[in-house]
Amino acid sequence: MANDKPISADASALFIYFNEIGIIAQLSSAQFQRNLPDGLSHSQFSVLNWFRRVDSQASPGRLATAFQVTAGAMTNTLKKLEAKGLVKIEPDELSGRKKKVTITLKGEELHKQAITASAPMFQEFAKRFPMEGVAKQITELRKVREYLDERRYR
Amino acid sequence: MANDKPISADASALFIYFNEIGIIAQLSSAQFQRNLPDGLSHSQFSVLNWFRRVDSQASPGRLATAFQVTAGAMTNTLKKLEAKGLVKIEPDELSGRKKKVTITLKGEELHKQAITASAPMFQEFAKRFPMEGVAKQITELRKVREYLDERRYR
DNA sequence: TCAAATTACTTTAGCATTAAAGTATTTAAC
DNA sequence: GTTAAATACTTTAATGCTAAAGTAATTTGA
Repeated sequence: MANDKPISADASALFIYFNEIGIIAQLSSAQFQRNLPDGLSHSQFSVLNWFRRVDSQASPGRLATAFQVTAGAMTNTLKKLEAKGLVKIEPDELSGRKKKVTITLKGEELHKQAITASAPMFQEFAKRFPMEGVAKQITELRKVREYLDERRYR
Repeated sequence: MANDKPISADASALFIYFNEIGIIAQLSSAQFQRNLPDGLSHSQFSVLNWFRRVDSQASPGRLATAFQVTAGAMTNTLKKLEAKGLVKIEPDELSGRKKKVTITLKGEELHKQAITASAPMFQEFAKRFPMEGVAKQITELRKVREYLDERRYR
C-alpha cells in the first residue's frame, strides 16, 4: 500500500474476510446454477428457496426486501414464476395494495429437484471437508449473517 | 421436505452453508458498494482489487477467467477503467492477439480510497466480532475458496 | 371528511452481463 | 509455404437489474 494513512490491520483482515466470502459465493453459485432445472434462473430459485426456508407466504415487497432487489425486479421474477405455475399470486384480503404470494406444489417439487441435482457436488465436497467443521462454520457464519441482516440499512 | 428420496443430512448442511455465505456476500457487497467512490462500479473495483491482491499485470482473458465473466464483459469493464485512467492497456509484445493490462498509480489510489471509505463499517463490525475469531474463519474459508477455485470447471 | 402523504406494486429507460457471431493473430499439419 | 484449427479479443442482440416515474389504495391529520 501507499505510505500516508495506512489501512488498519483489522480493516485489512475484514476486507480479506469478506473478499473470500464473496469469491466462494460466486464460485459455488456458478456451480450450483449449472445444475438448475432448465429455465429456472438463480433469482427464481432463490424465491422458491425462501418459501421453504423462511415462510410459506409473502408479499412481493417483503421478498424484494429479503433479496435486496428493487420492487420492479421482484415483479418481474414473480411474473415468470407464476407463468411456470411455481408460485400463486393472489390479492391480499386485508389490503388492496398488497398481493399474497405462495409456493405451489409444483414449485416445491422443482425446488427439491434443484437441490437434489447438486447432491453429487455436495458429496464430493463432503469428502474433502468433514461435516463437523462445516457445522462449526455455519454457526459462526449465521451470527455474521444475522448481524448484517439487522443493520442492513444503517 | 417430501417423502420420497429424502435429501441427505450432509447435503442439507452444505446447502445451508453455501446459502449463508451467499447472503453474507450479498449484504456485505451491497454495503460496500454504497461507499465506492462515485462512478466506480463493483466489477470495476474488483479488477483494481485483483491487481493489488494477485498480480500486477494480466491479459483481459486471464481477468475474465478469474471473475467468471465472459470475455465480452471484461472488454467492457476494462474499456471503462481505461477511460478513467485507472488501468493501462497495451499490446502484448510476445503476442499480437493478447493485450497487457496494468493498474495505474491513479488506479491504486482510488482502490485505496475505496477501501478506506469502508473503514467505519469495518470498525463497527470489529466491535461485535473479535479479530481472533475472524482470523480463524479466514483460515477455513481460504481452504474452501482454494478448493472451489481448483475444480471450478469440473 | 377530504386533501396530502405514504405505501405497494408496475412500467420504462439505461446499463451490465451473456451467448453467439465476427475479426485478427498464431500454431499445427501436411 | 499454405491451409485449417485454435486462440484472444470485440461486437451485437437479448435478458435481468436499477432508478425513476407512474398508478392505485390506504393512512394521516386538520
